[in-house]
Amino acid sequence: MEVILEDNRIIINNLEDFNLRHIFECGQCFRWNREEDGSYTGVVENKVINLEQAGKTVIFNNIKPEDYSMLKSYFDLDNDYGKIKNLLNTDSIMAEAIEFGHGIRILNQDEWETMISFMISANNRIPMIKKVIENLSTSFGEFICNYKGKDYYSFPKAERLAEASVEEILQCKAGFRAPRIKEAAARFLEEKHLVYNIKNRSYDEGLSYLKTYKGIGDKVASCILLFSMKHFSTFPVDVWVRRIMQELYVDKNTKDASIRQFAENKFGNLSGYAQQYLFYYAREKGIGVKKSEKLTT
DNA sequence: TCCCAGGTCCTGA
DNA sequence: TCAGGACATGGG
Repeated sequence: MEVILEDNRIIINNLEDFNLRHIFECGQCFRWNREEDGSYTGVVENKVINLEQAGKTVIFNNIKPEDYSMLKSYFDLDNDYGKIKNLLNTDSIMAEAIEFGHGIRILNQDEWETMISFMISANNRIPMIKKVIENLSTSFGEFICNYKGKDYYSFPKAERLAEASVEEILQCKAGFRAPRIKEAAARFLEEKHLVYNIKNRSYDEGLSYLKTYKGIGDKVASCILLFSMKHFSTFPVDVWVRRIMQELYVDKNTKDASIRQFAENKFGNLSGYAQQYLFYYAREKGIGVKKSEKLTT
């Protein structure tokens, strides 16, 4: 891997196990969008970044050299995904899922943003989740810049969501999650030191703390732990993961909690990675969906 | 019109 | 403990 720091962009050559589409469309993040030229533009903290890829060369546009360490952390560049994939590749199902989503990386996202984003994900579709987050950012975030003709806003601070009215949050199409978002924001303001310390505590402690928030259950808590707190031994079970697990690994009527336990035993401290390959594979392939429903995504 | 979505909460047994 | 229904919203 060779890194070239330029004035307003960073180029990385020979970057292994990195694929823009797989990273940004595997369901872990909601603020990245594909441009017409195939590049992706997204918001990280208060920066608008654009990525383009040609083979093993990735160009990070609109970014200063001093932000390289942030990129390295966010995109998990120090992690050896080749090694992870080898360790996970123990049966034909995983082999296929890994092959399919080969360039996935688990992003290291902000805890607060991830909490709210996955609260919004409850009983919702990915395009709608993205829309609600976009609405919240436009309404309550701060203007960052105009990039390629589009205005970008930062993810709203907890202060702004705590002081917003439920009606205002409802206008962002958050639906029944609106009061939960406001409540979580108020509580986060008091306890952010606890939240930002979860990555240093045990998985079980993190899980039970997060579940004390209204609107965060087992699945959402697992996603927060995995996508923003570096807890990789968790295996979030949603409709898609349930389908593929019931189709390929466990009995049809196995409950989510048991599926999760089975998987965490099987995949150990790589459960989170395994889950992400399986989720992406199941969702893109429509695994377990009845033929009559297959057109709906 | 009905069903579903990266679920969670509440209720009643 | 556990099943069953409610919950906003929008797309198919």
